[in-house]
Amino acid sequence: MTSILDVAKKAGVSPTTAKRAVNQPHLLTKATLERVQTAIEFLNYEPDRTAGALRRGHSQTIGLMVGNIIEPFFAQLTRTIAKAVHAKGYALIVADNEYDTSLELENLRMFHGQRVSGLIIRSAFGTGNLEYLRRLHQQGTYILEIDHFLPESGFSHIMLDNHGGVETGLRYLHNLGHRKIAALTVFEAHQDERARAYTEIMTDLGLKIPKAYQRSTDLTEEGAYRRTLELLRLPEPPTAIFSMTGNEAAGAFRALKEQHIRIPEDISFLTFDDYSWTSLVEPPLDVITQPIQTMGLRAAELVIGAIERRQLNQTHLERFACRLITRSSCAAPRSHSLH
Amino acid sequence: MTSILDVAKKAGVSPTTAKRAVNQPHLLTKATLERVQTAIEFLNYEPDRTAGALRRGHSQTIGLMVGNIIEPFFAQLTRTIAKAVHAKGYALIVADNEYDTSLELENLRMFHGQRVSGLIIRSAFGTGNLEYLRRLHQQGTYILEIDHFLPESGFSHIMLDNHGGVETGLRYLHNLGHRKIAALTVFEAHQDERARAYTEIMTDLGLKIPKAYQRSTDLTEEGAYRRTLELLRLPEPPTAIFSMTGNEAAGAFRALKEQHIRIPEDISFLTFDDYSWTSLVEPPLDVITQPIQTMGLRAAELVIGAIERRQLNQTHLERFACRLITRSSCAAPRSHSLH
DNA sequence: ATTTTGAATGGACACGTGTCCATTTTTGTT
DNA sequence: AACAAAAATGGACACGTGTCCATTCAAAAT
Repeated sequence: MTSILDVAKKAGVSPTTAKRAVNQPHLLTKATLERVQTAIEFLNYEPDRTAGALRRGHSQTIGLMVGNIIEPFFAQLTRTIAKAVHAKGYALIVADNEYDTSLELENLRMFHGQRVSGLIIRSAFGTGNLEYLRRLHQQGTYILEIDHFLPESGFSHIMLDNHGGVETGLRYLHNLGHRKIAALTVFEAHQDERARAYTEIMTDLGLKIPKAYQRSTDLTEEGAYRRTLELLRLPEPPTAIFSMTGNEAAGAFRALKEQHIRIPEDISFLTFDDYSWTSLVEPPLDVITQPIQTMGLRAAELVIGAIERRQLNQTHLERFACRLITRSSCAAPRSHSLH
Repeated sequence: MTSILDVAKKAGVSPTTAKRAVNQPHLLTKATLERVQTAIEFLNYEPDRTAGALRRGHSQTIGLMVGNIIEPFFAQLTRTIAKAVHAKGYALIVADNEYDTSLELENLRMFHGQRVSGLIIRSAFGTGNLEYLRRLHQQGTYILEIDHFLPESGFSHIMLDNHGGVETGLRYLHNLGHRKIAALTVFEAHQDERARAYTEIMTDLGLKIPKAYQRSTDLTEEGAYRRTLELLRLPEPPTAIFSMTGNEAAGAFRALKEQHIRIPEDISFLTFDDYSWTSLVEPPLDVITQPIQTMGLRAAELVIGAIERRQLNQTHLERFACRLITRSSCAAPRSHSLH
């Protein structure tokens, strides 16, 4: 492997000077700089980041832990972040936790081993790994939570305005006349902001949430499919279903179609995430869209900014607004005329 | 940062012995091993992979370069590969080339800088970076091409049986009575296997491909949308459209819907990739599905196997079969009855 | 011509690990 | 009990970089 020493020898300068051609070119004479650059190109020299990482104590590397990279939300986030950190000379190491704490821990260890400078994480529910994250932070890794954050973690985070989004959606459905509105989400231990907002706002609207509506999905397409079938079998099925993620929406929509439920005549359907397919199906779905790209860019910006300015303890808490896009999957419930 | 020296001191053994507790535990007495392990847990020691990488000359890291991580094909591939390499103790560094040679080169440099042990790449069209890849390989990085390979690259690759898949699809459409079959793909310079197969098999079937059918998309949803509109405006529009990727299918389907083309009555539609949405739209699409998981797992297996057995020059060329799933988007063309 | 200043270049060392070889301890054999 | 053999443990060094300090050189000021 060619190192800076080879470059220095080739250019006839000291190793220190050669390194400056890479890191602080302004310190060199134009002539010297050119000589070294020629040598670099001739030898195809590429600085060894692993050596730099060892010396500095942390690598030019950002870890990204997502829930499930197959979900377009995370895929798009990954892509945006990857591009942004590459532009700053960092590499992105990716892992997903499948919303599972123990798998997450394994991957956190891996990130630790790689001495990532920063960590962008959509952590699994539960505070199981909070202690580990705290230690990571203490050892110099900047940590940014995204899409979800652990209560009292104290880390920076980038969140959607989930309460606002759910409120927009629920008021939209309520104004159409819906009273029996079910949500597909995770209710357990009030960990999910959207679930909390759903509970709160339903109450604000004077609506009761039947016990039967309060069962959770597991955030998978398959789980939402099963959960939707359960809702349909209820003696009093909902007149509207509000899916809290685009991933679950696919499962729910499949169930509705299979059961020949007409949308929106029989049931109105609303979901978070403006995935490409939602406008291709019949009827095109009403969605609440997130500014994924903006959030991803900001995440990369915050993390790299904190690293380069060595402000590891500075906390940023940011919220981003979402937007309702109405298409054709929500309408007044049939029963509404009876009121 | 706590190092193995701290562990050794804490456990009252030499650094070498402490390291063995991590790397070759079978060499230690049960008592010693336990003592060291206790110290490791107490100190939350995690080996510094950057130091190991420096020493060994390459990191415990695999690079993955995909075309566009937002496409479910690549997202699923990424996930499968990530999981498989994590299980072997490797980290996965992800980048996408957006099918662009110069962006790819930037990311290859980044991979080189990180001293990745292996590289799984869906390279951009064109041989622009072949030389760089060859150098990487020469310097000890195992290279595996996936989904597409550069002619005469000499690297290992994992490919779909593209010819078989296209043949299955075209014969299926031909048997239904279609003669004017257009393909959405990249024709330029015969770089894409599916485009080549389309050209060959159409000839085998005794069918002519009009000049107007031979224009390329840019592999994006948007590009396929525009290309489909062009096809529809033709004086003799095709009776069947065969989309060579699931990504393009979304754009094409959108165009067909917007133009109120009835599928399959007006035009039959067939596509590669069994994406989730293809069975949710009306009509559910006939698709050719790829064994993405199998291919991803095999890719990880080959790369890590070659690295660990230090057989960097061993070449594996593997092909995987695909399968036609018929749903409701293909039927006999209307004109067929006139024959 | 001499001194002063700042710019440009060079040298030495440590980061934590893996590898190789040396030394000590234990076990088995007679 | 004495020795050989094997098992267990220890020590020294290099990987390529970033950082700090030292040295040399050129230009400006006297």
